[in-house]
Amino acid sequence: MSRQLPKTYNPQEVEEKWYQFWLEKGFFQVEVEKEKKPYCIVIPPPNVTGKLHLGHALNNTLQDILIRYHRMKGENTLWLPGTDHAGIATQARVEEELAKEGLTRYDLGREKFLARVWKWKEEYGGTIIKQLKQLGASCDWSKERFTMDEGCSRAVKEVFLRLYEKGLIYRGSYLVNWCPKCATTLSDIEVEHEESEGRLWHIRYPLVGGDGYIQVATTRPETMLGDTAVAVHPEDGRYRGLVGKKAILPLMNREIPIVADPMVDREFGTGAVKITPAHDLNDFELARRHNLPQVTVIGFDARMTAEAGKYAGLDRYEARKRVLHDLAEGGFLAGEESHLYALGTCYRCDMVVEPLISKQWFVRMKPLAEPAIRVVKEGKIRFVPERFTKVYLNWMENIRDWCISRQLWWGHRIPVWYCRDCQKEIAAGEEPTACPACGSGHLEQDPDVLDTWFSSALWPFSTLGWPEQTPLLEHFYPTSVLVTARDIIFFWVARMIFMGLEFMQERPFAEVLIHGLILDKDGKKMSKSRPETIVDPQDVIDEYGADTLRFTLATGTALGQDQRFQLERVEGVRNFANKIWNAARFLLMNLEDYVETGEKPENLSLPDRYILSRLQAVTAETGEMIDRYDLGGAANLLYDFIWSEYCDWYIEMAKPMLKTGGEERRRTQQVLVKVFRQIMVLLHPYMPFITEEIWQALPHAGESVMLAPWPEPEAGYRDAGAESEMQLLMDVVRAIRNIRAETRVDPGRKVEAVLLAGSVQRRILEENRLYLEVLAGLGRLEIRPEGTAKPDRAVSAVESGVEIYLPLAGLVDLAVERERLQKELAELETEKNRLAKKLENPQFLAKAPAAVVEKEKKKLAEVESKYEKVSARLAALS
RNA sequence: GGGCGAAUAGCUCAGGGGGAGAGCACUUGCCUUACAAGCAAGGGGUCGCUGGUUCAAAUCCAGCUUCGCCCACCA
Repeated sequence: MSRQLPKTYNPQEVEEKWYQFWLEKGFFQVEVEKEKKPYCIVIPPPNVTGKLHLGHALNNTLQDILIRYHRMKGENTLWLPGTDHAGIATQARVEEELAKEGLTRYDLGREKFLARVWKWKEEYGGTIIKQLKQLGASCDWSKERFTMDEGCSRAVKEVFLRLYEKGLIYRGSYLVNWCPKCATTLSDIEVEHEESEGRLWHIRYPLVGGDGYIQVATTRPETMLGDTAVAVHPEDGRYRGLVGKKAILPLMNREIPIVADPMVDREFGTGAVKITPAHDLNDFELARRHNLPQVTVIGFDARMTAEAGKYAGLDRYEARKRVLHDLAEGGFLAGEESHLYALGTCYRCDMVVEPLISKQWFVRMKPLAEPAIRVVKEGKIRFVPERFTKVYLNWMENIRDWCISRQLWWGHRIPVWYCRDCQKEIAAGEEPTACPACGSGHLEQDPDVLDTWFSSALWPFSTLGWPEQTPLLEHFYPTSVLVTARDIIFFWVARMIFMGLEFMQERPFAEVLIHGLILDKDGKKMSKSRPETIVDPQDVIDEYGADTLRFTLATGTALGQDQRFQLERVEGVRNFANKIWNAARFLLMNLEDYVETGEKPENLSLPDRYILSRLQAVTAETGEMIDRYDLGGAANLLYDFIWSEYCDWYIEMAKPMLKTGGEERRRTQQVLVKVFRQIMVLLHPYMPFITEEIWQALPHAGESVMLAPWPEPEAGYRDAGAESEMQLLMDVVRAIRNIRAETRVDPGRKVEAVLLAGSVQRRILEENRLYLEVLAGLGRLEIRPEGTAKPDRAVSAVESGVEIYLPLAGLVDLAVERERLQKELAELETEKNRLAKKLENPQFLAKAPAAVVEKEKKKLAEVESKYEKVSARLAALS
């Protein structure tokens, strides 16, 4: 940064330069230092296919703020980065590419297809990492990991085998969520439910051996083809005689039993339910209790199977139309009504999910969930904000087994082989050469891969070296805090907790920081279906700089709360960056003769003592706020301090001092630099680039602001007296400026002021008259004792006990002045009465804390004094 | 069906038992040698509604209204 700075800050010229500098110096890289306190965050690994969106930008900004802060505090700080292989997303991306060449993955075969995906990953997988770097993320890139790298893959195998041996992973035929489009199973949380208006059809099932029928209701009439029973509640008097009898399934002419089960809700519909074990979870479970057969009528392609008789081959929705038509024709349709119900759709492709019976791998959740519940209940893992604890517990306590097999090729292959001769199932880390049971060499590996979240669940320890007992793992596990959006609690946070407890016998992190989502300017989710709502953070970085984006996101909202992204706010922050830039320019323009003394500046002026005192308070508060994760609060505090206090008041008061030259100039330079340099340090976690640029340009010691020690408040500079004396000055200046503005005094014109005040205030005003003159634009300033003569033809005000008179020749309209004072007097009276009434209340005096009563008394005294003065002035004018 | 969040200035949002805040927008005046992406001075709010607790409620409690989100195996 040269001494000839442009008037506006240009982030493009600055940001890349400093990021390269940090990288080259290796400042992000960390070695284990046992004697130091470890601080570690593992990044929520973005998908390799990913491009930075605003959610990532927020998530990583928050992490980087915490990381930079703790690093500056001298902790052994590691931010461990990496990416996720993202099974379905990545595979789909490459399949799209193939489709353009007229090929499918089956044309290539598994091996060639996977080679192609790896190639794609090498070529395009680094986009998001590049973008994180642009954002300023201070990750230790030398430790970057990938969920399918060698180490992570080894961890996955190890975990699978251990859980398998413990009986916590099993294979079985159950009803699973099947996405016909992605052609794979999905776990329960990968199915999204959207409530929508549907229809409920009533169907009559004729009774066997008699007349009459039993009437059932369904939202999915096509599944009736696979019905194997009708169920009623055991205590439902209406059907008591029918339990044990049979009904005839219309269209299929199959006899099905009428069974009794408490699952049935007597209040709903007719109280009789058709049971389709192969296509409905409730029915599946009921059927198991009653040993009912399963008839699969819908296949993996979402078309009707051979079991569906004449409907075989039809798409499920086409079949619904035909079935309804045929039911109506046969006189079985008893009616229909509209009905609200939740349709399950695939979280990736929005296809309506089909529940199907299929042989899949599952993780037995109950034994794993139990300690994961305990660790949170005992407070060993703390959610911030606290309310997310309940969300987590509620899910964990009602958890079902986790379907982990996916019918994809891209992912961690299930480490299980089957013997073709004796069907033995062999779980092993390496491909076995022969079947341990029959010795056959005809072995075949399970074709499926694991749910991507299976490997992410191991992330906090697999990335640190597990299953090896590495020094990294030993030092940094458990990690300090996990930062993530609230929509990922179930997918990831919960699973890391139980895996961490199971394999490390220790929680994976002490705290979970949950942040909200980024919404568009209208408060709606940014959605791919409405591209006009999407803001690309890359565009924001390119136009406004990463610092601006970071600060905007960090100050956007309170924790855990969603925030709207508005360009007006970005511009406001850009202006803030520019403000800082110009403050730096001002300093540098006035430092040609600066000498860093390294000593505490002496003979401080009131503004010096004030700003140094405030700096201590702000320093302490910033740290406290970051410690309690009020990152937005700390940022706003710095914003206000820098803009309102340092720039608007201190710099303005420093100007006359700089002009005096000599000792006062040198002292002012010391304070200007000391405070501003510290501000750059405090702001660095939020705006790493501009603070580095400016810090480097200022007189400084050390290689980089990111290595500067986080400042401790210096008690010696705390000065409550200076703060209140300064307050008086500021109040008086503002009062004079107010009169000038209201009476339309030419801003360039120097005016005369007469101040009347008590001895204490008179001393303060007298000592600082230079500031009053400069800041209020006074040509002449008289400071007199209270009660002495005052100008008659003057506009007046009372502020902090000081009477202010501006004898503005030619501008004073006494009638206007009287009116103004009367209005003020009325307001004062209201306030006086309110306070007096409060202080007359014996209950208040008896029960309110003494400090509060004192405060109110003092307030009343002030209001009364002001009232008297305004009143007297008014009398003098009449 | 259950749970959670929000409701404060025209807009977007902080705050949170004892003086209603910020940014933007608005009004007025200023290109004052750091910054017009700026400076100075203003206007603007029964803090969603109804009760309760308290000496004191925008803040705590209960209920209600509106909006949003999440969870759920009533077909």
